[in-house]
Amino acid sequence: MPTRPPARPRARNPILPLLDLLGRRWALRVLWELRIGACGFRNLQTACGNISPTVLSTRMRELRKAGLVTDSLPGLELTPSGEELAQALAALDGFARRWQPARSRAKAGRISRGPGQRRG
Amino acid sequence: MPTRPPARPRARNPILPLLDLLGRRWALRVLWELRIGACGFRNLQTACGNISPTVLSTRMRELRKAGLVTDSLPGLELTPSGEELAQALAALDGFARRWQPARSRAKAGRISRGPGQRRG
DNA sequence: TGGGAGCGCTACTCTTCAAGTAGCACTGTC
DNA sequence: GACAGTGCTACTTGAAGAGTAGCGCTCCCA
Repeated sequence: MPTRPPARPRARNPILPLLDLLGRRWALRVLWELRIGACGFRNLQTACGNISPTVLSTRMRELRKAGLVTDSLPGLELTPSGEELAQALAALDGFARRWQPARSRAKAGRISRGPGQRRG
Repeated sequence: MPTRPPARPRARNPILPLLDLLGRRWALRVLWELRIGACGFRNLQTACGNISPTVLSTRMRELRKAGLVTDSLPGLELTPSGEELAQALAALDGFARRWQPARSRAKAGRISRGPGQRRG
């Protein structure tokens, strides 16, 4: 008998496609910046630390298609659904404030059991 | 005068490094899978849909360094900090369940103002 | 004591994605 | 018409991820 059951079935939660979408580069950041309010393309670019327009354009297309962002007169804007997501992201912000100090004493907790430690 | 103020200062929130970390491929998914409980490397690989061991190894190294994941006897496990983050992720799950149905009627809301619509 | 199965993880190649830069089509102002 | 500003795309270069093979280790059973 191995250390654990051989597989974990579950999954197919509705969160999976969301995690896939948000797991793309800058997706989270863009939503976070848009949380404050509508913003033009170039302003958004600047707000995200001069992100490349290529990837910003791609992300926006995906987020638009997902119904999280829309075009408005002032520029790019969160949809109601997007704002709801931004609310959930606020929980991340709360965590980040407590987590930040802990990063200093972050440990890479290697335990004695580790079998395959090659010195690559 | 342009449509909006030329730049948005703010930022340098503690959430930015977190968004950067979680914005990497599979990072969110791995945390989500680990939320249920400790899991071996290969099991975790399977749970994430046969993710490549290369990237899983890289993500785990980053998450360990960030103090979110640690090695335990049963395998890979969330630290208390990691569990706290997983709690915040649960908010995402709640959103996803309401968002899923809305994806069908997602609109790419093009408005008339858009200047640079090239037909590339 | 040795063979097989299972583990975590790395090395390698190939593909895909993102960064970086230049520039177009369009609008508004003068 | 010249100019400045905007959203966005095309292109090239570099980095990240996917896919596969296999190492070093441990456990199990004979």
